[in-house]
Amino acid sequence: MTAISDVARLAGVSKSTASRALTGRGYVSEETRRRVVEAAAEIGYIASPNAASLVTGRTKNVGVVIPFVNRWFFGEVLEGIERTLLAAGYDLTLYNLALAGPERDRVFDFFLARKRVDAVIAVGVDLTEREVEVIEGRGKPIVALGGTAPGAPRLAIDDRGSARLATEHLIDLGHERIAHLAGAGAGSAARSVQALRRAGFADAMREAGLRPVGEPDGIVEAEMTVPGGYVAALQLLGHPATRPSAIFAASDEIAFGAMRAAERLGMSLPGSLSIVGFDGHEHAELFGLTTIEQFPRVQGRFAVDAVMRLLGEPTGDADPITPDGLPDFDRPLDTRLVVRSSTTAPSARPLVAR
Amino acid sequence: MTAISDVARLAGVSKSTASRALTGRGYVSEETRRRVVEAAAEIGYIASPNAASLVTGRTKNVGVVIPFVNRWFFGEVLEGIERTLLAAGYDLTLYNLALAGPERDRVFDFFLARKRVDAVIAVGVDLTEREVEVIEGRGKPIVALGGTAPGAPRLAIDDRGSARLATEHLIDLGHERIAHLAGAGAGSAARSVQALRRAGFADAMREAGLRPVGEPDGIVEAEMTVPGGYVAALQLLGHPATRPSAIFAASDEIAFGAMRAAERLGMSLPGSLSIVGFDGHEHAELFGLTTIEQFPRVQGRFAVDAVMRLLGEPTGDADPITPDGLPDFDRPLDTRLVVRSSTTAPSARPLVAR
DNA sequence: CGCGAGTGTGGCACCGGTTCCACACGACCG
DNA sequence: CGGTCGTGTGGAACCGGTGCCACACTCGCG
Repeated sequence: MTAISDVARLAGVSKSTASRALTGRGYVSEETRRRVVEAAAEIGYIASPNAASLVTGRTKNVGVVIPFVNRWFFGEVLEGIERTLLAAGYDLTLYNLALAGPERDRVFDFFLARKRVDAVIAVGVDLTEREVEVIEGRGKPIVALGGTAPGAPRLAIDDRGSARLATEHLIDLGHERIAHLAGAGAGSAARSVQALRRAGFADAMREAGLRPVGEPDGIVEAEMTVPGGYVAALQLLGHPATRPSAIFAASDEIAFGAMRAAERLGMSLPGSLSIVGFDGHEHAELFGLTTIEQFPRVQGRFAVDAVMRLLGEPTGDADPITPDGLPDFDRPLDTRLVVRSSTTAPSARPLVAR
Repeated sequence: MTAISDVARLAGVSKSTASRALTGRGYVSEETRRRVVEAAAEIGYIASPNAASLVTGRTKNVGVVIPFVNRWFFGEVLEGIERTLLAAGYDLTLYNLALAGPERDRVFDFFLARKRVDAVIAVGVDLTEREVEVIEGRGKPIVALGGTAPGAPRLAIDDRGSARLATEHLIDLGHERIAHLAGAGAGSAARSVQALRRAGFADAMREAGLRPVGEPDGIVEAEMTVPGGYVAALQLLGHPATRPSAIFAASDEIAFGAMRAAERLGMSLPGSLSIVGFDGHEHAELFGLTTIEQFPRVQGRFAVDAVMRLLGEPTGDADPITPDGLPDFDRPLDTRLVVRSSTTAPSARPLVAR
């Protein structure tokens, strides 16, 4: 194992000078720097991050807390975060967080509490006050992307407004019998993504003076997966007499499952059922799904940018989002309604006379 | 920041005794251990992994190199790896590896070369000899899961045999006009997953005395995604006169895309086209897809078990795979053919007279 | 009773860097 | 011409643990 002292000896300088030459901090003559760098290259010297972290207290490592890896939105966010961190010379330590339980506590009380990460990015998870406190109490910035984190900076789309937009799209097409396939699970927090989308749906319906159709409030809960959407849609569409003419699904995956269920029930799409999703899934175009696009990969990049600024790290290329160089945590991230063939005006003859 | 010396002082012992008490190495009286542990709890002491790593040379951290996060197989593997590592008290540092290029070199020459991980798990990536050398030369074990890594231990299913099995299933049903939607990209390595599945297809066809149908060798390359399968299948099925009666797809995602393409072309499934996939995707059941199941989550666990053994870490619960306690790298991992509704006997009247 | 083995504890060097401080030297300035 | 400042360098402490070694004590055994 070659150490910096070996480099120093070979270059004929002291340890301190070698360190200065390699890190670029402090005064070193150009000539000396060159000699040190050459010596380092010659013996294949690679600095020990542990030793450096021990004294500087910085690890160049960011912890990412994420509940799923294998759902489209989360996978995209993760890839976006990873690429951006890597480009900044940071490592990414992954914590695939269960929703609750001892494993979750262990992540916060043990893994994240140690001096192994400089900051934490929490993706789509509702953190408790205690959890935020544990991290911030140790001087580590924490950025929430989606989900909630009491007291911590939060980056998010306007879930409520976007859900409203999706619902209004259906209303504008002339639909009056509209149901919502809402995301289940972890939706207890009032400000959770699921709750906000539900609220946006209700907003639009109320304003249009429409009564949601089906279950209480026209809402059926679905796990946010394709099979979850399938199961929920079977339930929602089970009785032809009470069928909605349109569905707003809380995620594209739910929407795909609902499309499948409708096919299975022999319904023609979009003739007898319009569906709008949420996410901008990579398969949405292929299946002609109208959806609210968000851009998870970009969101991941933004989250990293925010963390870098909080760490006082010069990010260079990224354009500052606000004049003071800090990201604007109040302005929601971009979303966009993309209309495709899964939504259309309701068929002329209503299924049920009114 | 509380250090172990604070704990020692509070407990009235020396640093060394405190260290022994907390790590469980060496002699400490039960009474002393109790006092130290209490003192540590009282002041909220958490050991610095950096300091420990510096002297022990072990980081309790494993690097995972993976080309995609957002494809089902890889996402599952990653979740399996993560859970198992976490249970073992290890961190997981994620390197989302491009197929080639300067970024990739940087991962190996900088990130993985430093003393920050104890071992590397390479998932579904074909490593060069140099890359393996860089890691192993620094004394870090490397385990390949799928993909290839010259000279390194490898854990994999029998891709060739499984592909053959899938193809034979179609042949047994009576199909004679069979095509293969092969995985494209990174398939250059002769032992790559894509090449092996292709070979298995060819094996079965040859043995049955059948000529593949369509493009050269009855093979059309597809990106291993749903849209990739869609595009490739459109091409393959474009001309009714030369259509196969069955398709073996190199992944379930390709198969889903192909199913979509067939629908789009107005073909009835499985009446006019049988499709068998590969992976055991979580949506396979919903879409009635016959497939070769593999168990990526379990594979991830096995890869971690293997790494733990190579690190001499007592894994405890996991049953030893071979008597000598080392995993059996020669025995392929489990796969299983699951027959669903996407495959059936060819329709009585062949589309084309022969 | 003497000796060796087993147990329990403290002192200290060390892992590999960074950084503070002292010091040397030349230039510039009043 | 003496003092100050900017630049360049080396020495040494320090980050927070681990582990080797020395030492003390107890116990069993010949």
